[in-house]
Amino acid sequence: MQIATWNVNSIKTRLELLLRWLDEAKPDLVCLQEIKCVDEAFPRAEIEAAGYNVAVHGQKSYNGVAILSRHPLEDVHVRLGGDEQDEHARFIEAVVSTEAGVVRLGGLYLPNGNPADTPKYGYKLAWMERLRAHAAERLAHEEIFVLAGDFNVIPAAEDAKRPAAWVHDALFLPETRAAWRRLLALGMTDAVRACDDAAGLFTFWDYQAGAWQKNDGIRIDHLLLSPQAADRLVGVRIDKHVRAWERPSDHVPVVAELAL
DNA sequence: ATGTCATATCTAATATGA
Repeated sequence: MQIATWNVNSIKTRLELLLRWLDEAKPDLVCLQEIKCVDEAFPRAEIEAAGYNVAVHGQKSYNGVAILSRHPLEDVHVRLGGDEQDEHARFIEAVVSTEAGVVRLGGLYLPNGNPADTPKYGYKLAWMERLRAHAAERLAHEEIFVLAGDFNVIPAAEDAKRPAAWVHDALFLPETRAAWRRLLALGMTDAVRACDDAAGLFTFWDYQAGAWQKNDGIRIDHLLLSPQAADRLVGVRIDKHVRAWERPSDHVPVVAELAL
C-alpha cells in the first residue's frame, strides 16, 4: 500500500496535475494540504471519477486538507482537540480497512509560524503540542497509524540546502525542532529517514529566486509512522519530477510503501 | 535579488499568507 502526502497549493489550480500524478503514481491513500477552498468547491466528482473516495475539511481561501482513498473511508474526524477557538482547517483523520489490516491516517497542515516574533509562532508551537497529545492517544491503541502532511518543520541541517538561511525561521528554530523530536520520542518513525540518511532530500522549493533551478530546497513534508506501521515500511519515494511540471505546486508528493 | 504564486476584493491594484 502506498500512502502519500502532497501540499498542492490550491486544489482548483492544481487539479489537472493531481489527476496526472494519481494516474501515474496510483497511490492508495493521499493526504492533501492547502486545498484553499470550502468543502462545496472541492472537485470531488473529478477525483471520484479517477477511482478515489474523498474526505474533505476545507476553508475559504486558506489552509484546507483532504484525504483520498482507493478503499472506503470510515470514522472520519476533523480538527485537533485542545482549542475550541481554532477555526483553521488543518487536520483530518480517517480509517481504511484492507484485507491485510486496518490503517488510521491523519492528514495535517501544520502552521507555518512566521514571522517568529509574532503570535503566529506561539500558535504553531501550541498546535504542535496539540498534535503530540493526539498522537500519544492514538499510539496507545498500538495500531497501524500514520501522520502525513506538511509539517512546516525542517528537522535537521541536512534537510536544507542552506541551513544557515533558516536559523531564525519558524520552520527551523530550536523550539520547533524540539517539538518535532517530542513527536518522535512518542515512538513514531520518520519514514524518509528510516530508509535514507542522505543529505539533500527535499520536498519544497520556493517559487522565488530560482530556488528550484538551484535545488535550494528543504524537507518539510513528512510521514510519521507508529511502531506497527514502521514494522511494515518497505520504502519511500519523493516524486521530485512533479516540481518540473507546468504550473507546479511549490511542494512535491512524498510516498511511503507499507507491506499491506 | 526588491526575485513568486494564489487568494480575495468595490475587476484593478492591493493586501495577505506562504
